Amino acid sequence: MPDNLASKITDSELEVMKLLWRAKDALPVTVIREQLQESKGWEPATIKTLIARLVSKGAVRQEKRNVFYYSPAISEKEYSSWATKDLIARIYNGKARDLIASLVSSDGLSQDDIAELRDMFKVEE
Amino acid sequence: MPDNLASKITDSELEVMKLLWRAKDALPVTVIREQLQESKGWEPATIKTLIARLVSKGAVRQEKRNVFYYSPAISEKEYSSWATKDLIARIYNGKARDLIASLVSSDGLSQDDIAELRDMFKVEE
DNA sequence: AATTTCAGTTGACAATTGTAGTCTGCAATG
DNA sequence: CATTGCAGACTACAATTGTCAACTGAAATT
Repeated sequence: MPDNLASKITDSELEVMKLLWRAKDALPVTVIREQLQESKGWEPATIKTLIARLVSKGAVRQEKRNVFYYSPAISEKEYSSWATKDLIARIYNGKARDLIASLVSSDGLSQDDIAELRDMFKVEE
Repeated sequence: MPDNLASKITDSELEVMKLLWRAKDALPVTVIREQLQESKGWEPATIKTLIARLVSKGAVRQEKRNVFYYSPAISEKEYSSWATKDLIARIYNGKARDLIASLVSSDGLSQDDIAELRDMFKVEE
């Protein structure tokens, strides 16, 4: 995990992070609750637990106003790039190109994706 | 997970899978034990538990001889391509190209990797 | 045949995760 | 200002995971 993180973000916690990443500003529990209750069907208690765990893991920051406002302590980019490197380390023996080769050979990429990647690597350098 | 799998392979279990994937043939516990005890420092009991869990998850097959011989029930390719797609679904909103873009922009790829990928996409199609 | 050694099975136990209830005190509202 | 609602803290509890020990019966060794 990004070394600012004590331990890894779990699947449920990730849903909270996604919401916070989408928000431009810090959010109070009220707002987080509304959205996740709606989208995930979670009880308020569940949501509060997840937030608390994220705070204690250092993945979410809280600022005290009338009530706490929560915002991500790590960015989505940081996290996803960490998660990707972690995957590569764990199952592709650290070789990023093997991941891509796997994607290519397992139909993980659409023709569109491939076209775009060809461009990407063309412009690149 | 590959739908032949009941639930996901955990980190420790993955070490066992890797060993089985490397082996061309089915292996008895003796051999598995020797290697993992050596490489991971695990007690025999731990290794036996992991194998048993993998069998019950359907990730490892056993054939009865004098003693059971174990072999992967899912291939490394199947697994890694599933894990990759799962990552893409979970953190890249299902967009494979976003994963690659993230790799590119976060120095996840060496110059060599990039050169190779350029070739890969050139020949491709 | 008696003894030793394990494979295989079962149980165990702490930490983590998914999910949720309860309690307490402040803040908004009537 | 009394009342209510909910944030925040604490507790809970089953399932999963990481590690391992104990037991049992069969195979190998003496």
